[in-house]
Amino acid sequence: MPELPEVETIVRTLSPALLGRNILAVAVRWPGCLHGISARSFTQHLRGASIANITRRGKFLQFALSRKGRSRHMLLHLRMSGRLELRRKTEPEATHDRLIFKLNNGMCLCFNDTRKFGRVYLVSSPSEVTDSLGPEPLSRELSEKVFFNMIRLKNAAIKPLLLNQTFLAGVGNIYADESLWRAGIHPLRRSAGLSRPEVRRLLRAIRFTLSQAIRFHGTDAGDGVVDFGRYKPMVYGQTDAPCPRCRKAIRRMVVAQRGTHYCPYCQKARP
DNA sequence: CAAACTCCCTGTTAGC
DNA sequence: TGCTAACAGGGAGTTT
Repeated sequence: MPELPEVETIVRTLSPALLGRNILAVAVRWPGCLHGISARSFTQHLRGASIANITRRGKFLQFALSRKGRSRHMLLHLRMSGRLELRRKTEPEATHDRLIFKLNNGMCLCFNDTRKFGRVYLVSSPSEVTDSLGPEPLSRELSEKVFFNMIRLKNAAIKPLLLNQTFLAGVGNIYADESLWRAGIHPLRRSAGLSRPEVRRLLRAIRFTLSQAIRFHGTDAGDGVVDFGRYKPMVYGQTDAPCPRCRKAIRRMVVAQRGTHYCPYCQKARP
């Protein structure tokens, strides 16, 4: 499940291969992935466009496209099982290919998405899609002070708050658990009840975890659905394994309908 | 305002 | 062995 580090990895991997490339044609295999645009219109707008830039905002991939002097932006959200693959034009289509972009270098960019949760947007400005997102966790603008004020303004359980993309962009289930463990904060702690030092630790933990994961090219879920890098989670998916810090058994519980992993010793429910 | 549901999907897995 | 039901999960939308 691609979160910020995985999407960042995709951007960095694809950029050298795609920048400046021309899109010769687009095949829409499953129109349901297109948000607010018909397959016909989508195809027409993209044919002949060149890829000017590839960036990330939260968990969104942003393709800046240029065609006839006009710029448009294609945004992709991979959700659970979405992936982008570069294949030779001669290779056969894969089972769950939803979109296929034929490029002018003998390659195809394929949007493959087993569970059909992924969405693709075509807009004049990326902000039309990303406007509601919270700040980037790794950005300079998100100072400790700003983060503290954001957190104290809410009174919600801290883990669901971290997962809320309008609060903070890019953190998903894996890195929320990892960051809370690193900061020594229980997933159910109330945000308004966190002390200044705790919030400081939390922001540092989030940044450390995301940076580390980017360095390792993300986490491989191991389910064969989306394979990424070799970041090894400390607690996520480690139920019953010893906590790397104190050796007590990692526990799993459900918080906001999400599997949540934590150390009962390092992350106390009450401060 | 916060939290709990529901839905969208399909591959995997537990249970019979 | 072969079937079915439960489950996972990001996010939007709805209800409590």
